[in-house]
Amino acid sequence: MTAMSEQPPAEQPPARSAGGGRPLRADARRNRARVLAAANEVFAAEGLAVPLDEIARRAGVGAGTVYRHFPTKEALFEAVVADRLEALTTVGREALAGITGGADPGEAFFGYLAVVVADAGSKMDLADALVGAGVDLRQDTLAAAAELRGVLGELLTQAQAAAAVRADVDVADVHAVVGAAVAAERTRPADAQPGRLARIIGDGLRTAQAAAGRAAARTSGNGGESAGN
Amino acid sequence: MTAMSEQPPAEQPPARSAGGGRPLRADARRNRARVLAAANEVFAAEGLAVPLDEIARRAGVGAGTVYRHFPTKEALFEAVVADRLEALTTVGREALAGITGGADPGEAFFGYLAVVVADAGSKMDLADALVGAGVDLRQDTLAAAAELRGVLGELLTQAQAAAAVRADVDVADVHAVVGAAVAAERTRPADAQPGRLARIIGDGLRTAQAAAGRAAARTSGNGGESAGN
DNA sequence: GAATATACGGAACGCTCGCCCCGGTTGTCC
DNA sequence: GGACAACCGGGGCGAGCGTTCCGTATATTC
Repeated sequence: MTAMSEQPPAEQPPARSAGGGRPLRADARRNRARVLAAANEVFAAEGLAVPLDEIARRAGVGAGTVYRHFPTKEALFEAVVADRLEALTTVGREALAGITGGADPGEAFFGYLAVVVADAGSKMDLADALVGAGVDLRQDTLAAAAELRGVLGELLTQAQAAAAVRADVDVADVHAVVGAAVAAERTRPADAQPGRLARIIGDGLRTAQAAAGRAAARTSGNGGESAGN
Repeated sequence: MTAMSEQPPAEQPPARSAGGGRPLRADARRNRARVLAAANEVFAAEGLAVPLDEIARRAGVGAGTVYRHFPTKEALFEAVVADRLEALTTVGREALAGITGGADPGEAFFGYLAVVVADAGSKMDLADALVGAGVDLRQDTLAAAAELRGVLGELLTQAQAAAAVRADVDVADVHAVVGAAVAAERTRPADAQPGRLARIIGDGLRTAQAAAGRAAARTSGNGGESAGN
C-alpha cells in the first residue's frame, strides 16, 4: 500500500560476501539489492508474517537465492529493521542538534516521538520489532537499537532538564511507551486522524506543569475543554 | 503459570448441544468442561499461538473431542475470551455501583483501568484479543466486548463529569489506550513493578488539573519530582 | 442385561512455510 | 573465446498445525 520511498540503504561499499572473501559477482550484488528492496516493501506492508517466497517472487528471484544472501529469514528481517532503526537514529540526532541550536527540548522530544510512532505505524516490520511480536533480535539489530536508545536517552534527559517530561521515567519507559503507542494506532484502522492516540499516550510522559500549559492553550478560545488536541 | 481460579462459567443449564437437541451425555458434559478449563489455563499462559493438541492433552482428551464441542479452534478461543470479558464487565459494574454509592469517579475509572490491564497482563489470550493480534472476533465475543465497552463508557462519562478525565476522549480511545498499556507491560518482562507503565500511559487521559493534583501529592515531602508514583 | 445412539481417541490428511539441493546458466579471468 | 568457478532457479524435503474420519468404547434406555 504505502512504502516505496526508501532509498537503497546507503549503498554498501562494493559488498564483500560477509566475512572477507573476494568481491561479489555483479549479478549477485544486483540480486542482493533486489532482495533487500523487496524485503523492505513487503515487510513494511505485512510485517514478519509474510512468507519468504513472496519476497523472492517480488524480487524476481528464487527462494534459494534469498538464502544464499541471508542465512535465515530472521536475518533478512533484521537487516531491514536495522536499516530502519539507523534511519530513525539519524533523525534523532538531528533533533538533538536542533536543541543545541536553540530549539525547545520538550518539542524536540515529543516531535521525535511522533516521528518514530508514525514511521512504525507505516512499517509493520518496525512495529513488530518494537512491540516484540515473537522476534528475537540479534547482534547487529541490537546494536542499532542500542544506538537509537542512546539518542532517545539524550533527548529525554534534555526534555526532563527543561521540565517538559516528568522526571520519574527512564529510557526503557519511553521505549515501552512508544511500543504502546504503535500498538494503539494499529488497533484503530483509519477512522481517527493518525497520531491522535500517540499524542494522548505520550501526554502521560509530560510534567503536570507542561500538561497544564498545553491544556490552557487548548482551551483558550472555546468554552469547555473538548475538541481540539 | 497463574490462572486456575476461574469458576466454570456459571454452569450452563444442563447443557444442550447448541441448537436444541436432547441433553448432553454425562461424559460429554464432563469432557466439555475439562476442555474449557484446560483452554482457560493454556490460552492464558501462552496466548492464541498454542497448538490445539496441547489443550487436548492437558484436558486428557483426544483432539477429535475438542472439535466435537467447538467447531474450530477460534471458536474455543472466543468462548474463553468471552468469559473473561464478562468477568471484567461484572467488575466494571461494581465500580459503577461504587460511584453511585459515593466513591470518587476518577478513582473508580482509573482503578478499573488498572484492573483490566492487570488482568490482561496475566492472561495472554485477553491481551491477544485486546491488542487484536490476528484475531477476528465473532458474534458472542463481540457481544461481550460491546457490553464491556458500555460499562467502560459509563465509567468514562462519570469520570469526565468529575473532571478527572479529559473531555476530548471517547470510549474507543480508552479501549485503544488499554490495549496499548497491555502491549507495553508485555514488552517489559519483570524488572519493573507491574502496573507502572500502565499508570504512566493512563496518565495521558487525565485532565491537567487532575494531573497537577496528583503531581503535587507525589511531590509533597521530597524536594524534586522524582521517584514516587 | 441387551440394544442403540452417542461420544471418544488418535491416526491420518492437507496445507503452509522455512530451508536445502542439484542441474543449468552466467559472469569473470586468461 | 574458452574454461572454470560462482551463482541462479525452483522443485523438494520435513516439521508443525488445524481439521477430519472411523473403528471402538460407553452412557442411556427399555
